[in-house]
Amino acid sequence: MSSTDHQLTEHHVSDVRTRILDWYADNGRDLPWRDPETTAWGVLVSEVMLQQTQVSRVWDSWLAWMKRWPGPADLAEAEASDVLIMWGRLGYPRRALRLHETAKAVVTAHNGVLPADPELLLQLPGIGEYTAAAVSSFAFGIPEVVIDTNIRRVHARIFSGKGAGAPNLTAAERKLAAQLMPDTSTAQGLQDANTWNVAAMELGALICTARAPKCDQCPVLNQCAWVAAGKPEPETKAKTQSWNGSDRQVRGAIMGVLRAKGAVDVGTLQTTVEATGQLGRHLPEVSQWDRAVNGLVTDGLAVLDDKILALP
DNA sequence: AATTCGGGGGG
DNA sequence: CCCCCAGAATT
Repeated sequence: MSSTDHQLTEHHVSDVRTRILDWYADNGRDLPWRDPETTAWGVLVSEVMLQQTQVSRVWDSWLAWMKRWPGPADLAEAEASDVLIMWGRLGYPRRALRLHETAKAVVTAHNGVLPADPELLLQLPGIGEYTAAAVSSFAFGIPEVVIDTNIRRVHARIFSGKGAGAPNLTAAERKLAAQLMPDTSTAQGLQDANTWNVAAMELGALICTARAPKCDQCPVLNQCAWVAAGKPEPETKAKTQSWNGSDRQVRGAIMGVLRAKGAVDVGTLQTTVEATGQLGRHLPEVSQWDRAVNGLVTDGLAVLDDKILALP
C-alpha cells in the first residue's frame, strides 16, 4: 500500500463524493449538450468539440452544428469542405475530419446508431480513452471511469495534496480514479457514478481551476489535502509551444483563407494569407510555406490540384 | 515518453 | 506575456 492510499478511507471518500454531488446538484451549468433531450450523437459532437477547446467557444458552434446535421446520417452525407467551414475557428480542424469519418462509420458499420460500448467507441476516428468513457457515461449511463484534465487536477488536490495532475496520465491516477467511483451495485450507486464523473469535472472547471482556484467556494475545502498542505505550487511543466511563427499558426492562417475563399492559387497564397493579418509581423520562409501546405494536404485538410490549393 | 496539431480565454 | 483548455494520433 502506497502512502497516497493510506488516507483513502471509505469514510473520507464517501464524504467527499457526497459533498461534490450535492454541490453539483445546485451549481452544475445548464450546458446545451447536458439537456436530457440531447441525443448520444449530440453528446459525442460536444465532446469532440471540447477536446482542447473551452466551453464558451463551443457553445454556439455546437448549437449551429446540431441544427444543420442533427444525426450521424446527416453529417455522413455532408461535403468535407462544408464540414471544415462549419468547424470554423474551433481549432485542430483534423477533429472535424475525424468526426466526419466517424459519422460515416456509424452509418456503414453500426447501422446508423452510435454504439454505447466504450471499446467500440474507441475504434472510431477521433475518439480516444477520455471521449469513449465520457460518451458511455454521459450519453448512455454506463459508469465508465472518466478521466480528463479537470478530474485529474481535482483528484490530485483533494487526495494527493499536489497542485496539479501529473504531466502525463499515470497508472496511479487511473487507479485512484477507479477507487473513487461509487459502488454501482445499486440503482442509486449507478446513477451516482455517472453523476460523479460530470460533477468532479464541473468542480474542476468552475472552482478547482488550474490558476486562481476559488477555494472559498469549494464544497470540499476542509477535506482537501492540497489546502491542508498549504497549497504548494505545482511542479513547473514544460513550457508551452510558442505560437507566433509556428507551423500551426501558418497552417491555421491558410485554413482561414480556404474557409473564406474555398481555394487559392499557390502563386498568390503567401500574399493572400499575409494580407489577412493573421500572421502578425511573422513572415514565413518559403520552406515554412511549403511545409505548411504539404502538411495540410497530407492531413487531408486541403487538396492541391494544378497549383490550386482548395478545401477537400 | 515526447511531439504535433488551433485558436482564443484570462490572469 | 504566459499558461491553460471535457485530447488524440503519431513517432
